[in-house]
Amino acid sequence: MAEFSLDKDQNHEILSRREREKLAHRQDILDAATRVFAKKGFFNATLDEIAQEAEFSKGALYLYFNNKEDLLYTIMKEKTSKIDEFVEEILNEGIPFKEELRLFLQKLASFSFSDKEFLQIFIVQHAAFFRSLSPDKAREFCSAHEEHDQKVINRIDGAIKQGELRNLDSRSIYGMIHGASENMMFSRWECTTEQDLYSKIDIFIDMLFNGIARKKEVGSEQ
Amino acid sequence: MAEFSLDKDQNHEILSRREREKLAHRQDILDAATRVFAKKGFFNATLDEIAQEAEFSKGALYLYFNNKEDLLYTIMKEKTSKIDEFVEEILNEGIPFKEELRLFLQKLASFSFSDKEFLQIFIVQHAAFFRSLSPDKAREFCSAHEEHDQKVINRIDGAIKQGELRNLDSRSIYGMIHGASENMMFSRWECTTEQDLYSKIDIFIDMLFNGIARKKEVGSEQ
Amino acid sequence: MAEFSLDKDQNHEILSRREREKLAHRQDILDAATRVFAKKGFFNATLDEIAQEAEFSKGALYLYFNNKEDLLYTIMKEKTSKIDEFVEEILNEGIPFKEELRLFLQKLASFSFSDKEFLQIFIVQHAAFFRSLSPDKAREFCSAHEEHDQKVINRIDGAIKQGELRNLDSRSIYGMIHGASENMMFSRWECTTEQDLYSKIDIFIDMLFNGIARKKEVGSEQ
Amino acid sequence: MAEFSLDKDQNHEILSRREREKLAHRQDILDAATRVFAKKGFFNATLDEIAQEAEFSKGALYLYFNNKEDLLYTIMKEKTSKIDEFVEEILNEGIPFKEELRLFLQKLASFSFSDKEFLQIFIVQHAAFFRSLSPDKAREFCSAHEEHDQKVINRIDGAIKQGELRNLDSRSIYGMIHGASENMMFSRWECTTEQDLYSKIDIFIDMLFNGIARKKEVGSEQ
DNA sequence: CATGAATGAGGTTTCATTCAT
DNA sequence: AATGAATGAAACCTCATTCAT
Repeated sequence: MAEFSLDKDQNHEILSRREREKLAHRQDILDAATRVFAKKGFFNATLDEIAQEAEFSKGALYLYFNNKEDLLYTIMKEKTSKIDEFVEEILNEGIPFKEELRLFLQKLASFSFSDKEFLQIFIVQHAAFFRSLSPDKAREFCSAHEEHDQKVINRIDGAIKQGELRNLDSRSIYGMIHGASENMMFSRWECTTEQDLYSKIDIFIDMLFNGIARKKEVGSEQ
Repeated sequence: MAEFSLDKDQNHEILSRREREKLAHRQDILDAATRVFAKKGFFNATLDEIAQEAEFSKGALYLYFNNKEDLLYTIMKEKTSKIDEFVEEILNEGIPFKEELRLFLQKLASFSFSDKEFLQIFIVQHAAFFRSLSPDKAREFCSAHEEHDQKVINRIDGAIKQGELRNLDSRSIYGMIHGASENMMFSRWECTTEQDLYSKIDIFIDMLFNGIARKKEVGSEQ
Repeated sequence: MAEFSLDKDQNHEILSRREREKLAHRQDILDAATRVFAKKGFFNATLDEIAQEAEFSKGALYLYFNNKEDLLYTIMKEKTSKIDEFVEEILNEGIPFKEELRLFLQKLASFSFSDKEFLQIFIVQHAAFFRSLSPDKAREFCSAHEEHDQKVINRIDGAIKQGELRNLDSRSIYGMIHGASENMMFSRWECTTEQDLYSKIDIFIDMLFNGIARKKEVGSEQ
Repeated sequence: MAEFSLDKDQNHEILSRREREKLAHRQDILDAATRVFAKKGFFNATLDEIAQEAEFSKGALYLYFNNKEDLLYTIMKEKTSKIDEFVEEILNEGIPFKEELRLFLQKLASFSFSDKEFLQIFIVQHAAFFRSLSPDKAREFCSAHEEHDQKVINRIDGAIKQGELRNLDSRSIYGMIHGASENMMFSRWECTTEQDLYSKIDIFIDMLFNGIARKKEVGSEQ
């Protein structure tokens, strides 16, 4: 995030006005496409509507992007790298896994309120996205993602070794966290405010770490 | 299930050959559509391909279904009711919630191997499905589903009252189970055999009930 | 009309039950087609609907008629010959032209109330009819009609010679009568009962014969 | 008429070349559609043929019109308003009704020679037109037409009060004129030149005003 | 850089007609 | 004689993409 702002400032110094404008237009189109894809879905969205939303002509879209598919591809990459970015940040903080997860989910929650289309695009349009991708690009995209997944799985293995987590299959743990948190984030578990969602995150982490079963005599932490 | 078989047998006795054939053809088309939707997705699938896959003419599809959307709708309803059916069965068995869940997941796992397109259609095509639905049908479909969700949530509440589960928000528990198990089933957590998946289910339930955190001194159940 | 009834009776004596039934079925289909064509128009009418209206299967239509076009052709011929029939009758009565015309219009009026689809089919579907006809059949149909028109024009010439009508171009007189009476019959000049229409016919004939201009003292023609 | 020419000139000054071209293309398509509809009828006409006749692609038709129906609707409105326009003009001239009618019919005759498809479309395609119209648009169209009809009927009433016409039901007079003149114009009463048709119009008006009956000495019968 | 008119391939849908039963 | 499931040609319409301006 910080770096991104830096980039923007740097733009101002390094790039000409022309180039800065071009970048801004590109982003305008991307934002418009994001809104339309989120609202209508990739296949139902038309370039006409995106162009209108972006307040550009249809032809202009092709000055910045190769085709409709490229628009979604770029958006997905942008959203994905946003996540990768702050996962990277969090992993560098050297705090317990549980707190890392909490931070991550809080960040995601924050995004889901600030960038309303974020999860809608990121989760729901995945299927359309992969279907519209050429095999090459799909492989490229997946491998980047898998690399990132692997980092998280390694972190889980680390937490197991450090005695923070039980000695379970780390991929299964990852799958559980991934699926459950996706569900929580996407449906927001009926939260309307960011604050509400934060407390749900605490409940989620409690359930995840301590289980949902009633303990008979000896209490659990928290 | 039992009744369904009965139906089929009764078909043979009650219905004329013409009528039986018509039913069979209808099912052939439905199966073909399921395969094509699973492979290409709803929007990329063409009626040409479905017709070819079903070994019927394109026009024949319209003897059995109103339109493309109707095909997906019918498939989704069929898949949904399959799930509802065995949830109903399981809820009637009067066993602990944990065992109910295990049974449910095993059944789902079994389906995901016998009916290869089941989850692909059920999970991935949801978005396309709802986008392609008229508002009326969408509401109808959702309300049926919500009713079913509510039953499960009530069951969770029951398990809490009986001291089987911790006193947590039942909707959150439901969301967690839902998201995590969807992830497990869909990616199959890298299992290639049904047996493998069964042991993953056990791990899943262990994680879910006992948590993923390392307990310091006092052991956990199971 | 009378002859037609005779035909029917003769059918009973000459034809076998099979043959009589076949004729009846044929007429049922024709009547159904007439109703549907009148309601929807030739192009919007579907054989499905006609079959349903006739309470036969779609395939059965092809046992009695070659194709959709043939249905309309047969209907048109039937309606046309009905008119030709009573024109013939009237021409044989040896009464003044004005009374012949009155009789003819009364007969038409009577038909338009008893056979509700008569004029709808006869007038409105003309265009569709001729468009759907092969050139050969169109010529055949027209020539039959022209022959009949000629008879009427000859009658007008006769009335001129006998001093009943002014010495005007008989084809123009025919056109005037034809157009005006078609308009009267079809829109019925806002009549709802047959009796109403009869008095409009008297007005029509008055206008036609005496003109619409106010006569000052002695009539001038322009 | 005069205004229309003015409009065209103004177009040249006010509108950009792009806009002028677009209007011209729109008219080209409209003209092509008119020719095809006149030749084949609405239902038998295909967009393929219209596009070919207009020397545009099929898709281009949809840049200017919503659908096939819209094409016919626009054409009908254009033709109708042409008639309404000069009826309005004539009504403002303050001349006897008989001369108004003559002027009107002459104008119509002139159109039927200059705009060859005018009457073909206007009269013959009426049925198809109304069948292809949504109820809303049909009502809208009819009410506009009825308003115009009413004006003419009021004019007839005026002519009766001024003693120009006999005291007859004005609607019946209107129906008579309407039907008879439609017949004359459409079949042209076998005229091949405009001049011929003009003399037929004189005959028509003579017949209409003075009747077709031979006057013996004074007064009419009935 | 920006436009938007034009394209045309390809989609869904309809329906007259056929034919095995 | 009667059925109605099946066909397939052809219709209308959409929209991603191109290109002259």
